[in-house]
Parts: sequence; C-alpha cells; structure tokens
Amino acid sequence: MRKRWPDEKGRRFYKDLQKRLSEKLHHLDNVELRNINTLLAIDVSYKEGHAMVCGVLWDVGKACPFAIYRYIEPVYFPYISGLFFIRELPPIVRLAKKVAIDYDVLLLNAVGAAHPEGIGLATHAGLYLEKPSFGITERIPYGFYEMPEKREKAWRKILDSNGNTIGYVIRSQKYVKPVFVTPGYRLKPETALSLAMSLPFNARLPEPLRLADRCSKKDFKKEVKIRGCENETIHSIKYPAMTGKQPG
DNA sequence: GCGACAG
DNA sequence: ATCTTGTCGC
Repeated sequence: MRKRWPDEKGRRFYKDLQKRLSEKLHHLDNVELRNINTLLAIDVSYKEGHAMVCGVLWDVGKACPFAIYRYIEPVYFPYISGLFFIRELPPIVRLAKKVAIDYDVLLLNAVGAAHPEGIGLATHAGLYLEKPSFGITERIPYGFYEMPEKREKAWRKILDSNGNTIGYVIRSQKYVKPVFVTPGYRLKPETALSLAMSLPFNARLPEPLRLADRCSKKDFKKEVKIRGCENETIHSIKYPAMTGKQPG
C-alpha cells in the first residue's frame, strides 16, 4: 500500500470532485420500491494487507440469499474518513463485475448522502456500476438527528445543514443500537428507508449485510495464500461522469 | 501533542 | 476495519 497518499492537494481535488458530482445526482432519484425484487449486499474485511470482498445476492420478497461471491486483492490505499471510496471502491467494483446475475439495487456497509459532500461510498458504487444503491452503517460522518426512543422500534430523520433529509436513524428492535440508512444513487431517502425496513434484522445490521460481513471474514488466510495479486489501483478506475484531471 | 474518524 | 480479556448492563 502506498503511504502518505493522497496529500493535501489530492484530498482537495477529490473533495471538490465529490461536491461537483453530488450536485448532479438529485434529479435521478426515481427508482420505485415496487420495482425492487433483488439486491446485492457487499461488505469488505481486511487482513495482512488484503481486502476480502463478499457479495450476497438477496431475494427481497423471499427474504433469503440465492448466491454468494467472494474476491480478494491487495489493499492499495489508506482509510480516510470522507474519502472512503478511494480505499474500498476498487475492490467492490471488481467483485461486482464478477456477478453475472442481474440485480436491482446495491446495498453497501457505507454511507451515501449522509456525508460532508453528500456523496459517500454507497453513492460512488451505484454511480460507477450504474445501479440504484443505498447504505446501512453503525455510525455516520455527517448529519443532524435525534435518537429514536430506546425502548421503541422507531426511526428519525437525518438532516443536512439546510434541513434536507439525507437519511434515517432506525432502531430495528427495542434496545438494539440504531443503524443509519442513507440513500446512495437513484433512490429517494424514503425509498431507502422502506427498503431497509423490509429486510430481516436478526442482529444490528440486516441479514444480507450480516451474511456478507461473516463470509468476508471466513477462511481469509487460506484465500490470501491461494489467490495472486492483481496489479490494479484506483488509477485504473474511471467514472463515466468524471470530468477534470487528477493532480500530480 | 491529543482526540476524532463511514469502514 | 483490526489489535484484544474480561466485564458490566440492557
């Protein structure tokens, strides 16, 4: 993994890019809940300099998985809050490209609109893969909200500084710590909320993500030995919508 | 220098 | 995310 990257200049570039991209996305939030039957839930775990990605194809109506994919590659970039996509988008994209079966929506263990520039990893993933997307996390890097009552199964809005709804805090069961649901790409906040609440919650995170999380950790060492390294980096990934040049 | 920081 | 033992509380 490269060290000390991106530098201040690089970070500013990506922050500005995110701001520009984010402004163009609002008009595209037109996917309706009734057209969503399947989703691909993705999660990543890390060990020994490698990223293990797991994708779970989930049938929303039957509430069960119907295919599972795994993929591993070296880690090339550090984690930076607000620029999480630089680290995790590349492996996620390469896992998703191995999924030949079609699906309706992407679900990431990352934030979408509840982000300083309004465009977290969940948004980047949908944008890059041209799929509607949303995210569910245990914490958020940006947003204003009140906690739902501890002893109630309930949800509350998450607002940005202008009072716009950018997601929801939802307590899936009494006394369970809340999770944060945020729209990513082509979904309205309410649609992401409804979709999230239609999933089974046997733990803090909904079943498809919990499954993806568990499978991304299983037999990690073994996989690291078997697989080779694919020498690709963030630089090999170009957004169709990206304009402007990278610094340096 | 120290704490905070989506995963 | 990951490194890590026991422990307190909902």
